Amino acid sequence: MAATGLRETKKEHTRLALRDAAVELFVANGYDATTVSEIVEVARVSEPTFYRYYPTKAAVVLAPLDHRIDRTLSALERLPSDLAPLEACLSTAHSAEAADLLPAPTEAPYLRELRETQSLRSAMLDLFDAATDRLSLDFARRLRRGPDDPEVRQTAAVVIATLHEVFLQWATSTDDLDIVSEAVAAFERLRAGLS
Amino acid sequence: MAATGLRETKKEHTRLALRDAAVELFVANGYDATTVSEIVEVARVSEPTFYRYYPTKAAVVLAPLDHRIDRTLSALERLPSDLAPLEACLSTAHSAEAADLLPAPTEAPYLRELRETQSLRSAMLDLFDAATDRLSLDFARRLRRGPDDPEVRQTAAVVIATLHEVFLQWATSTDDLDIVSEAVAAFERLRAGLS
DNA sequence: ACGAAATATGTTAGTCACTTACACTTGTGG
DNA sequence: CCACAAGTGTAAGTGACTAACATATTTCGT
Repeated sequence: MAATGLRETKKEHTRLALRDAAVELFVANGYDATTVSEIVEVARVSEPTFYRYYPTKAAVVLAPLDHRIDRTLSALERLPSDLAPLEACLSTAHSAEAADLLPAPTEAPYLRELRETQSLRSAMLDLFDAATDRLSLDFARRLRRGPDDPEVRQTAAVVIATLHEVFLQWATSTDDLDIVSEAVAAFERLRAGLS
Repeated sequence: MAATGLRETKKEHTRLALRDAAVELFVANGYDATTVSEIVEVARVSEPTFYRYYPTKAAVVLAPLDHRIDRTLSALERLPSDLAPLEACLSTAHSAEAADLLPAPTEAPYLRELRETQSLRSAMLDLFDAATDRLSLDFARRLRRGPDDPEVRQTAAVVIATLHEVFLQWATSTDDLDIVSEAVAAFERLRAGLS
């Protein structure tokens, strides 16, 4: 399955080296103060090589968040298609801890910094926007409609907006609140028609 | 009220000249092919002056959309605070035509181009995100809660996500569908708990 | 009207994200 | 072990955006 040639191994190593260097510099010095030039210096590659692995400076810094979103959507997509969209979301939320979808305490500073960095906001929005497209495909299956159906798209967009807010809420709060119960509560508000 | 000195007049003229030059070049040649250097040449100002008026190249191109969002939120904010959030949204949607909140047919090519320009997407998302913050203030009033209350934030985010999707749907469709009834239908789906 | 203070503009020169072209090295597969 | 594919570095460039500072223009009190 996984091509494990020497070439692939090296590439994966470089990809991780770049990501780790970027995140480390980001957490230490902030996003704006971190230049791509510095990142590639730490990771010991040239600048063009950086862009062969990540399309933008924002992408590499957001890679961990992107990965988490990816795993969450994957989990949801694995659920049987006779679950309605919101039921599938609730189910995923409930099993989030067991499925290791929650941010580790280690990541808190990183995520906190993400949330506070103004110049990363649009790139973060892009991530969630991409998630909307992907979620539309899953919901289309559950609702037996096309992926461009207005109701399908709206449902996906609304779910992602909700998750986004839950994330922001969590990343802001000092007293660490339970992200799972927040998400569940939010999904149930959706189901109830938002009071 | 409105300071109408010579200075203000000239500034407004420059602001419009920049916006018009930018939009014209954008519609004619596309966003990526339009440089700030070209815009300022058409508008007859220097490049630093451009950035004294608009923070980014994306901002000037999105100015018309930004203005429309602004007018829409203003209309909603004028509604009495005893209307619940979704009722206020529905009311605004119903009176949208009379209040001149709808895109003119003239703008269709511009909005079509906006939707199709990948490199503008994140800037557009920023616009809608800012609208979420502003809408939260209004909904906080209607729900008699703080503007950071999770339910308030979620409701605002979900409404904006819905409007965003309605806009995308409209800007994509060839057969010009009625944007008002689409919005109304979408809001009513929200109220019904999204099936 | 007049002159100083406030404010807007242009020029120059810079930083930094991101790209292209091309020569060079390093895995891969026969 | 060799021919080819694929990855990397160097060098140079584009374009968005900014800082510094000198110059012009509007404002406003007198």
